Formats: sequence, structure tokens, C-alpha cells
Amino acid sequence: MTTSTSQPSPTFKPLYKQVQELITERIIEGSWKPGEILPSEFQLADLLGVSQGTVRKALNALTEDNVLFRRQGVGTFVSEHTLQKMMFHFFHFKSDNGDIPELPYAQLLETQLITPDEHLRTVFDLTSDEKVIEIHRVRSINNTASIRELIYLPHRYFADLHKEEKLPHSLYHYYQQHFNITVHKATDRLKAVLADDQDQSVLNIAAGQPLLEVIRTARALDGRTVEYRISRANSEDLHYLVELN
Amino acid sequence: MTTSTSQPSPTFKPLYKQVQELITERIIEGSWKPGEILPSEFQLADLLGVSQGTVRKALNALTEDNVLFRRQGVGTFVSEHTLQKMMFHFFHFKSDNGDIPELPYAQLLETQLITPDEHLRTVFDLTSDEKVIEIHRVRSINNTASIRELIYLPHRYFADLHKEEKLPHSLYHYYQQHFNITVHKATDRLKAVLADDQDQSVLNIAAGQPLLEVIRTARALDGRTVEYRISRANSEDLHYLVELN
DNA sequence: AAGTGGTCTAGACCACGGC
DNA sequence: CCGTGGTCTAGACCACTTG
Repeated sequence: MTTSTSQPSPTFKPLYKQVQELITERIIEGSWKPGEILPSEFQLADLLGVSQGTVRKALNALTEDNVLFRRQGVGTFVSEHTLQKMMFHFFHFKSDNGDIPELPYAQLLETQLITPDEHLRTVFDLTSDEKVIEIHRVRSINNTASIRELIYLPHRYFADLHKEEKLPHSLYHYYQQHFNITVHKATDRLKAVLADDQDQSVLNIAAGQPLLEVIRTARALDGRTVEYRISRANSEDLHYLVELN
Repeated sequence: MTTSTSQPSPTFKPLYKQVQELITERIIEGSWKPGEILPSEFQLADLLGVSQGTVRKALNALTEDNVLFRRQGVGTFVSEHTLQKMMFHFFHFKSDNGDIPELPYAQLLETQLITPDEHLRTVFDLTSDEKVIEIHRVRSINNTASIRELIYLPHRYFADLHKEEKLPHSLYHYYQQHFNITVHKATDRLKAVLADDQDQSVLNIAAGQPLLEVIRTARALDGRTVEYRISRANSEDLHYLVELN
């Protein structure tokens, strides 16, 4: 660990930032896994040769960023993609009437290995011979087929996922458990579109119906793009919620 | 200021939190106005009888929350609704081709004083005889009429705004300058809808076109709801961008 | 009672901006 | 050069959880 009294430094990086990155790397490489407890502030301070206050600042920053989770009197833990975290951070569709937010059931329609088009290759930064997994499923909310999802995953990171007969509702938890991939950040792009033939049959709606299309690119802890997802929602009784701060 | 060694306290509130709230109140009541500089950390510490570190924690929290703005070597300032902050925090429509994000021109169509319906009365928590200002305007992006906006403001907070012939593009800056109302947080609810007759004529589109509808409720620093806004966007060449962290 | 994170303090020094 | 915020340290005590 570089001392704080380093050179006048055009490349100055605060100590707590270095600690932060070091801990992040340890999590990425799997030294500390989701759900596991980290050493205490004093132990980490001794381990890294910095003061407890500096470790604290790093841990708090990582907590702010949802990488860690702290409980007073207990310890500091690596965040897990639990269902409630998922609902809170990565699932923004809500019922118009503020009903009990049921966990949305997802029915798998098809899973296959495909040859990506130019756009997908760019998104995932793939070589020309790499394959992509396509998952086609439909979510029901309040017992109504409401959202059609097309999910694309680079085969490279997800091994034989496309051979599974069943997949859980919460894919992000599944990615984390089975492939050591933690979805950390995502970008959603929303548009209004008209339902195509497939939308009409899957969502059981008439021609000319407007749908809310959400295109998501999701990135892992290390910044790699690991998922591309197209959701098309019948927003008659739904909306997509955004909180601006 | 309550001392840190207070009673075992079921109503325990950290010192820095108290400092934070005190500073927020000062800003709300107008002692420190947008753009103005605050006393330095040490001056505030002396003023409030706490340590500099505690003041720092409060100021950093408020900076995180976009209430304040700090510049090393210069000082701490109350945030202003500048155009760039607006674009960054409260305007999420982007061109599909990542062109230079032009500042969207807004053309005023009509401004009038109306009697609110039940829903608007609830949103603003109005008494039965209070009026609401309605602003109808259209935003052009890349020289194309793209977004139709209906903006509702409680007359109580915005005096004679509805008598203005012209309004600036950035309403939030205008609210702040003329009515001491700082839009701090907002909730957007998005749906896909079909264009109605008015949409068709204002946005110059055909019947049956899908539109991205964004319904926003905006709240001031003190938590009051101060604006209700319906935006209907032709999302053919546009999208609404959301970053999830 | 012991151990954890949370708060508060005091002091030193660094980086930055303006005079 | 001075004053500002930014970093780092060391130590005390509080609040919470577990055994």
C-alpha cells in the first residue's frame, strides 16, 4: 500500500480509494464470496497497514455502492442478489394500483444458442466465432401475461446455461450463484412500440396495441457487459417507476 | 445543539444529522440562497459548537444529495438549477443516435388557471377552492416536435406565473429564481399509450402512433409536491434513459 | 462480557484556487 | 501566500448483536 506522503503526484490516488479497489478485486476474484463476512475494520487496517478510519471510508463507499452490506454489532458482508434487493434495484415495473407487489412469475418459452448479429457482437465485444445464449420467457403479474422478455448472454461467461430445462425467476441471483457473475450496474433505454405478431400471441393482445419496450445492458462488478435484455410490457395496468434524486 | 453524551435515548439522532437538518432548514427559509457560499467548515463548527469533522460529515451528506456543491480550495455552495444540472438529473430523454445533446427548445402553447379535478387536489393536498396553473407546451429535438408537455402547478406556490407571456426552457431554474422553490426529488411513471387527437396535431403524427408517456410528480426541498407533469413523447428517434446502480 | 460497526473529536498534512 | 476543502491518523465513547 503506497504511503500517504507520496510524491507530488500527477497520478495521485487517495489511500482509501486504493483500499476500495483492492477489496473490490478480492470480491471479483472470489476470495470473499456473496453473503460471506469480511474481517473487521481493525483487522483489515492491520492487514493493509493503514488506519481504521481509512478502511472505514473505503467500506462505507462500497456499502453506498451496494457492493457491501454492514450491520452494526455484527459485521461487514458481501452483498447478495436476494429477491428483495432485485425487486428494489433492478425490477422497476409496478402495478398501477399500488397492490401488494407479488413476485412476478416467469414462464420459460425457449432457450437456444444463436449466432449473434453485428449489434450483439459489439455490445458484448465478442470475436466473430463466439455464440450467444437467447432466453425467451414471459412474466405474469396479477395472473396476466404482461411482459415478454428476450435475454441475451455471451456463451463464454455462461457455459451450459442454455441446456437447463428450468430457470429461476430471479436470474441475477442465479448468475451469481452458478457463474460468479454479480450484476452491479445496468442501463435501461425505454421506448413506446407497437406489438408485433409474436408480442400479440405471447401477451394475448390485439394488433395495434402499444407496448413499453425496455432495453437493458447489464454490467458485472468488473465492468464487463454480461447481459442484454429486451422487455416488452403491456402497460395497460403497469408502469415503469423511476425515482430521481 | 444536543451534546453527544445524551441520554440512552430511544430518540437518538446523531449530531451530524442534526447539523444537516439545521443547514437544510436555513436553505429552505432562504438564509443561504442558491449559488451563495456557506461559511467554511471551521466557521460552521465554531458557530454550532461541534467539531470540524462533524460539520464535514453533514456537508458531505448534503453534497451527496445534490443540495450543496463543494470545490476544493474555494468553498461550499448551495446548488443551483443550472442547465447542465437539469439535463443531467431531471431530463432523461436522449436522441437514439448519441448526437450532441442539444438543449431542447420548448414552445409555449397555452397557459391558464383551472379548477383541479379530484386527482390533482389529492396530489397537491389542496383545499376545495384552490386553483391550479396549467401549462401546455411542446419540445422540439433535432428540429422535430417530439414531446408534448402538460404541466400543473398549485396556484398557491406560483402566484401569477400563468400571466407570463413567455417562459424559459428550464422551468426548474425559473421556479428557483422567482418563487424560491427548488425541485429536489421527483418520481417518473412511464407507460406506452396511443396518440390522441391533440397529440396527433401537436406532434404532427398519424393516428395509432405509440407514445411514451411520462407522468412526473416533483417535490421541493421541504418535501411538498410542487409540480405534476405529463409528457407524451414520440419515441421514434428518442428514448428515455435510466441508469441503475 | 466481548466484539462489531457508528459517532465524535483533535490534530497533522496534502491538493487546489485565488490573491 | 493564505484559506479552502480533501486525506489520514489516533483515540474515546456509544449503540447494537451475539453468546
